[in-house]
Amino acid sequence: MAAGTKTDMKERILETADRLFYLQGIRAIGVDTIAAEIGISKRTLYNHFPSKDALITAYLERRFVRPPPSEPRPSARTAVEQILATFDSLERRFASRDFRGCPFVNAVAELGEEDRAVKRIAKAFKESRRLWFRDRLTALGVTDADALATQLVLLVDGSIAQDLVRDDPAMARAAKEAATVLLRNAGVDVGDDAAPGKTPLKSKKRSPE
Amino acid sequence: MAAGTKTDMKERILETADRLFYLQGIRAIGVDTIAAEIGISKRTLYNHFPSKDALITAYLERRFVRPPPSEPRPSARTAVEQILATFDSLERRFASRDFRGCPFVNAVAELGEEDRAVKRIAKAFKESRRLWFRDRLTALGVTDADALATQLVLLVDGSIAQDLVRDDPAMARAAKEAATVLLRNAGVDVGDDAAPGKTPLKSKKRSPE
DNA sequence: CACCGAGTACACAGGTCTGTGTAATGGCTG
DNA sequence: CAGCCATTACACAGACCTGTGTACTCGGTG
Repeated sequence: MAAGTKTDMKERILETADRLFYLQGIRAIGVDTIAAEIGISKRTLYNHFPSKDALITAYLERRFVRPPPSEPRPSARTAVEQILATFDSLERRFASRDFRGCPFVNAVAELGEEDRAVKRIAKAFKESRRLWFRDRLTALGVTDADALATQLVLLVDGSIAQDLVRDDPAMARAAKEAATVLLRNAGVDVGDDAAPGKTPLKSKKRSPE
Repeated sequence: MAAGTKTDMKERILETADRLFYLQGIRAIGVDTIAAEIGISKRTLYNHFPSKDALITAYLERRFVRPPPSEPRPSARTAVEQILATFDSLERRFASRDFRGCPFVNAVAELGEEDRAVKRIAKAFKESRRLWFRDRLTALGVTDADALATQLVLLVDGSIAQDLVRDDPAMARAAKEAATVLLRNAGVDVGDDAAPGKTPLKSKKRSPE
């Protein structure tokens, strides 16, 4: 049996769909385009996914399982380091030309209520990220970890939305500084690395403009 | 001359395009749909706008000039009241069934780099909102008004993105509480109305789910 | 070898989209 | 009245979209 091949093909389709959907928009990419990009026939694609909707759902589910590259920084040890490292990771991703916002938020914005499944997955993802923060805040002994976790995800999503339209990785740094203030206010011992002066940065991805 | 009529027609088209584009997505709505909704012929629409792209641009420019309903609350007097009232206004808008995120962020997410004009307008809008905060912070004597203004818009956009996928107006409240902490940390005298306990709220727009 | 399953090539149905072309209508103003 | 102008009704081009049908190839396995 060519089971291995079959799995590879499905994964290849998902990989390509992921790249195209994410970078150019779900509605902007047709199944023909995806198939052509891989060099397979459209028929093959439809043998692996019953419809484009199914492909969209699989794309988002895959993004859910496989979180953004270099996100959970295994080097960061303590809970507070992990939390703050999130924003450094964001800044790195913002600086990439391939960053185009949160795929879940974008999908909901594009497809609206049209596809229930999309919103369900997006909701679940957002909640899982909130819980990630909450767990670490609880470990730090923060009293209202729930509320603070919500505030932190606001900063994350806010910086993502701002970078999406402004192309400015400094948004991640601003979010980190705000997060530091919120953490300190909750009694968390953040190092003195917070508000490290106004290192300009500003290296941008876009060419001239 | 039917100049008055012409203007009215253009405005009627824009009104309708605004509603449909915003609620259902720009790509999801065709020009036929817009014309049919108004009861005019497609030809008339194209007599007022040379292309759909021009209509999209005009839609966003109109949103820019005419900011969200009940946004600048003329009742709020002091600068700090105005700033905090922003989040109350957001909460009210979140509770409406007609709220579907930030039209500028959504447009950029939908259209990507495809349309330069869209991104330009979105950028300008985001910056204008940031400056709105900065002016008020400066009036309050905040030293680094620029940085704090950026952090506040992160909270605004974060709560908008979160509400878009979660349908939870409490996100605005969480943003307000975080903003209060940030303001206090910057030496601003916020009243004691901050963190007003955990009034549950939770009245939602969606029916069951 | 014979078979099967995955993939290919390709056409096509049926729908939608943007944008245009054309002839007719109807109201307002000179 | 005569003319103009916005608007209408409607067809259409040309592109793109999703999804299917069909006959074919080819490699591996019984």
